[in-house]
Amino acid sequence: MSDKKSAARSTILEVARDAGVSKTSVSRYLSDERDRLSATLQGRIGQSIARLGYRPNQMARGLKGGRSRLLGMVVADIRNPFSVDVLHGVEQACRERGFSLLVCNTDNDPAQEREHLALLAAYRVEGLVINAAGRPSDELEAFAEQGTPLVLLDRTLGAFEADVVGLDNARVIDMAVDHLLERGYRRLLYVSEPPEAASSRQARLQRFHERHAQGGFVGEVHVQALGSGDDRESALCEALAGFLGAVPERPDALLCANGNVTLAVTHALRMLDVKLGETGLLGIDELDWCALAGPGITTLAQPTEAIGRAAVDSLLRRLDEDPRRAPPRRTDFMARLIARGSTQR
Amino acid sequence: MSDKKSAARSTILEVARDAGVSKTSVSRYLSDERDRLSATLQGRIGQSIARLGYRPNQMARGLKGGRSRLLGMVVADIRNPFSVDVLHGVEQACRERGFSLLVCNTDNDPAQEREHLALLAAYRVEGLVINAAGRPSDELEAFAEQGTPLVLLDRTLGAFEADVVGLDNARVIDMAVDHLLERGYRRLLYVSEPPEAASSRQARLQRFHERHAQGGFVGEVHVQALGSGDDRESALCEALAGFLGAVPERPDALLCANGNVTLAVTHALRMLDVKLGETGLLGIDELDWCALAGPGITTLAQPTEAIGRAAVDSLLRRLDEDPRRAPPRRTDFMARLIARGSTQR
DNA sequence: ACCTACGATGGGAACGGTTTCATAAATCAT
DNA sequence: ATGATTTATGAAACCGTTCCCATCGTAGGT
Repeated sequence: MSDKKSAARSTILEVARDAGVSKTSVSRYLSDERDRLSATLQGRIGQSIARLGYRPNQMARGLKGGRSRLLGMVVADIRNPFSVDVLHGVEQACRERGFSLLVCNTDNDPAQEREHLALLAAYRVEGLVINAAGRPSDELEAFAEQGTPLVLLDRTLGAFEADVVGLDNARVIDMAVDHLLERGYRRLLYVSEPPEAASSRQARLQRFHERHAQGGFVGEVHVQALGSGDDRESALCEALAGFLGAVPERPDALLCANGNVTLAVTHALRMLDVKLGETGLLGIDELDWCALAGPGITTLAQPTEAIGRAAVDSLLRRLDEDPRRAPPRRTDFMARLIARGSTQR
Repeated sequence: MSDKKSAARSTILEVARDAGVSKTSVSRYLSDERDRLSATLQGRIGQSIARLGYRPNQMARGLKGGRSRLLGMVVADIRNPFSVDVLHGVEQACRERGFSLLVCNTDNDPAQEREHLALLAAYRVEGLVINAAGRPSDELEAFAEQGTPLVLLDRTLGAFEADVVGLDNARVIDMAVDHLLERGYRRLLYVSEPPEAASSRQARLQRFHERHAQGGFVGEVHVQALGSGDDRESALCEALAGFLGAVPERPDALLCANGNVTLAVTHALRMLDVKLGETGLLGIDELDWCALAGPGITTLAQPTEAIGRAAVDSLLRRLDEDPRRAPPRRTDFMARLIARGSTQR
């Protein structure tokens, strides 16, 4: 069992010759029509395949029927743990359903996004999971027009019609606000990155405004771009200090719109020497260090893996749907509250 | 510019017809022989391509010349920030060099690893970056025999011959030990996950033993599987408590073999109510929360992106090397010490 | 003027599979 | 036994490219 030289990969034709059958039969053996072959042939073919170490060439396969068995995923920021967790779910679901995943990271750069979409088009992916910044590009519209199923992750995209999987942002904000009020905090500062690019940020921010309008607490909002940079860091510090210093007698709390914000805010609070708990802190997105910082940071954990799986489900469902023009679906998940010391006065 | 129906993707033949040229010319236009065409043709073809929204089918391309323009990456644990950072480097390098990346996560499961390797073989990846658990599978050997360039990330694989990119583990341990001694700690506990699967763990552990044998400090080692589970957590707590309680008058320090360990140990120390700094703590791998826990955790940061890029470089270099039997290369990087409060007495 | 050489272009065979259709053999009904 | 139907298998067309080779026109050399 190894007269194979260190040569190139063998082809279906070589297997056919080796087994003394036609390549059609080998092809049948590999597809789901295997049982239509006689036992004799099945045996011979199986042996030849094993002996030659044959692996069907997926490229060639994809060519004939357009079935590339490939799904694409575009991620805005792969170093964001939330994205990675979702990716993990997507990947698992793909594997279970017999698909492979082409992952592209855009680093929040529209140019890279276009480039990657072109690439995914070139590989004829059968579906696309998108978590990207910016407006819908024409690359994306080409996909849609051409009938490739798309699903948007965590963010809608302008008026772009597609399935969306994400969080029920309004309810999540409600949970956060309710928890903080319950714990006795009366002045809330909502801290978010600029919402223009991501619809979920918009939705959360909007809901916070709504709740604020309903009364029950004093609310403020601080919107700021994060990322590395001392100026940004100190800008955040100043903003927080301003808020916390303003009305000293009331119990204050901070509400962080996502994991990135939680990290930056925690950093800033540390520099300001603020005692967590006394000043409340609640973050959306659970991170593995949240239990470690000070008395622990209260978070709202997203069901990341479930979100990823749901995205793939949605994609594949649409793949064998006859009516391509089925209306867009929304799949919304709830978050889970993990109460820790940072909201314990 | 949009009489394209929501129809299937157009082909090179349609472009050729539309432009009134042969498909050969269109193909030339798309490859690097574009300048061999007359200006007239170039214009016509360019227009047709734009009008039809044509994208070359990478599957078909890959078929003809065996150039799939695809690289594969097998990651042992995609939720490990270290892996993600390296992945990020790999991805960037790929993009710059005109390759795409097929990412596979094995969750440290040899079965998944085999499965994913089979898949990567099916897509005829031109090179493979591997950071996986376990012994070399025959899937992997098939790749090697068949001449596909391989590069091992952070871990060698038995006697398996391939290029390796990783850390200079001995020097890193030296840096860690030296730093701790310099800061006045005299009893060191080295905490690691079981090293059998990963050679870098072995190398680090071994170097710690060597340093210990050279004297200068009292050393102990605690090896334990981590991951979720209350029993594991409490096992770690007990081990740490045992070490710290043993010789109360000497200044103790803990040395964590990687980021996972650092996380678990920090958790445990928190439950034990240990004051960081008084008890030293140094972790290999920089994580974004390390500045936040207590007085900050001192770490040795790996140049993750550089490691990723180096892996791709190594791969592509071997791709156009004539002598396939060039000897395996090792590329070792150094870590950077980030001193924080956890090693300040 | 004629042969050569070269530049621009097109025709058609690969590439490695799947799929349709034809054929030979075997089974069945009558 | 005979025609009809089914079953097992193979031949050939096709998928969308690339690439080798042929063709044609024209400029260059003598």
